[in-house]
Amino acid sequence: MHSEAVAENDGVRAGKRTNGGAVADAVSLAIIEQLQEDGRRPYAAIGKAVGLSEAAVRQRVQKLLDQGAIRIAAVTDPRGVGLLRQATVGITVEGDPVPVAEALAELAEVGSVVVTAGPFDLLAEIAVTDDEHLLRLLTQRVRTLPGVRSTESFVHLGRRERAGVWRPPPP
Amino acid sequence: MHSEAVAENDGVRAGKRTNGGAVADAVSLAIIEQLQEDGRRPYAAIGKAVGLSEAAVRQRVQKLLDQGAIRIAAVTDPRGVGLLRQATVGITVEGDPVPVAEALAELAEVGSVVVTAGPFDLLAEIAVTDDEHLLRLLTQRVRTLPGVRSTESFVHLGRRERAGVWRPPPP
DNA sequence: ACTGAAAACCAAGATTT
DNA sequence: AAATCTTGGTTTTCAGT
Repeated sequence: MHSEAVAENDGVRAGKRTNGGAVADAVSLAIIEQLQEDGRRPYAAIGKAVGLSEAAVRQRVQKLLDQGAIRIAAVTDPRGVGLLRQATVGITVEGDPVPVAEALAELAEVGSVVVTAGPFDLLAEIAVTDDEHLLRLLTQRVRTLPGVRSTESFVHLGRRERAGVWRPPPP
Repeated sequence: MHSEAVAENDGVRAGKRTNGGAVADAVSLAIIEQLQEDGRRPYAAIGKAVGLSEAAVRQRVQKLLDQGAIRIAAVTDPRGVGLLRQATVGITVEGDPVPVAEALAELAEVGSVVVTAGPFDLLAEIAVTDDEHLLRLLTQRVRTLPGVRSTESFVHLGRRERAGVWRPPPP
């Protein structure tokens, strides 16, 4: 028996793809899009939107999670806890930058640290209450770390996040 | 049911203490922690972990979502779709940086753009397949935008994210 | 806290590549 | 043969009283 239930899916037409080892095909991409709007959206609702059964959606999501392609999680806004001022801090280091990065990541005000190739050895995203807090953080916590040579701050004035999901690169 | 008025932060100004309306107490913080590990964790499981009934957890989560304190969503790793190389690009602009930021945010390779005060006017997080792609992006897409004066790239060699949730600032 | 309704889960079976 | 979607039955979770 064949199903005739799936008729109207505004979103994705699955199409025949001769793609062998794609990481995420069009349907999975559509599923991720749904989960980006609401990470707790019921599988059945997602299935209806992308033209799949509930179980199929669940299987795909599980697979995406297992292979680490996506993560479903609560994201918190630091402003929600009074950390209103954000900044990126460029840091130069003497010697190995990795232990410094690890030490930075422990600080309560630090959201992420990247080791980079370029004029800065590290870029740290931080969130503080105000300028005084920023100053205190830099002088007493960051510059005192062994190996830190200099810091340069870029205070955030505004931000724009990307709209949708990451898409496979154009050939 | 009675809904409590939540202070809107339209125009948040520095110096304002958010002490009056507690944004998230210890229990909600614990709930968020749970949802950070797994955004789809059942309310009952969360309740068991934090010592609350399932319904209470549900109400709190709903409130946190309504307030915009948290967002539950799928986060995608650009590497999952073949964008293996990441970088932060510092950009200087002639004139208003905001329209440039908006144009950048439209590009498929751009994850986020921040307007900053400092030597760079903009900082863009980007993800590309390889160095050639990076070069093409910078020369053909970014530097051609009206107003862009210069770019400087910081290729990511490693990254450390913060472990837990954002916590209220220490005194 | 209780209850009907919805959603998630599981194990085969069917289908397509 | 392998992978993927569907189906039907069961358990768990959800949302409103």
